[in-house]
Amino acid sequence: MKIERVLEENICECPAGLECSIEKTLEVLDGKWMFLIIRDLFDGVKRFGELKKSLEGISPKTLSVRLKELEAKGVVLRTAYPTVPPTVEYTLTEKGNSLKPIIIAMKLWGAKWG
Amino acid sequence: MKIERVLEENICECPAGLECSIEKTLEVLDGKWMFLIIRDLFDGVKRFGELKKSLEGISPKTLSVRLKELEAKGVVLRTAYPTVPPTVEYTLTEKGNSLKPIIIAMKLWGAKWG
DNA sequence: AAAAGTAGTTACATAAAAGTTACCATTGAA
DNA sequence: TTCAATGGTAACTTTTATGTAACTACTTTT
Repeated sequence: MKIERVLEENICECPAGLECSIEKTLEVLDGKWMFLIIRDLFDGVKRFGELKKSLEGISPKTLSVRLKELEAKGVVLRTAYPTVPPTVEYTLTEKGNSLKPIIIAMKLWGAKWG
Repeated sequence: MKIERVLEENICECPAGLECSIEKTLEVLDGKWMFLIIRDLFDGVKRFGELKKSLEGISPKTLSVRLKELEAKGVVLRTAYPTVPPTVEYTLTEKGNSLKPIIIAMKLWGAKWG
């Protein structure tokens, strides 16, 4: 569906008896850390420690839990290399990459109104 | 800034020492109810009771608190009429309306991947 | 006289998300 | 032999968000 088309439509129009598609998106993007982790991954491949450093204030526990959720939802791909000490890389999957318009729109809004 | 331009840029690029603009957006859009309330208001003017009905599961307390936050942030306009019983209408301000691209992007993503 | 209707508020309880601190395994380097 | 480095985990506490149930004010309708 073209975005121009959607812009003309009723934003609330949802298939009868079905969950609204915004709510489905919110199941993945639930909470600020999800947005920020994904934003960081648009920068390219990242390791656990890199994410932890750039996401100021996140605890290792929260980062670990959130990354697992994103992996389980097919948004993030985790690749572990058997080095010592261990090397683990996180990247966005195709599904994760397709979140870009949302992140871009939020970035633009924040720049203008935030 | 044109969206095509932004799409080419590094999504993480933030002014040095300054808060990232996505984080500023997240100060307004914090939590699922914010997204859903705003989505409903794109449908047009709404009264408290209407919002409460369409936002399935929201408690009057949460709706009240969230609407006040949105009003304080300049996203929502509250208009009370001195009728009996009272009539109160909620609408999006210009700032609130400008959130549309975010909501649209989320709706499209949810429809495709959710 | 009591009920209905709107837009909430209040006090209390619960659940979910997040933070804190300490800790583990492995192995090459100092 | 002890330290550093990576990518976490475990137990516990705190914070934040949300829900529940009852209640308010005011006036018209039954």
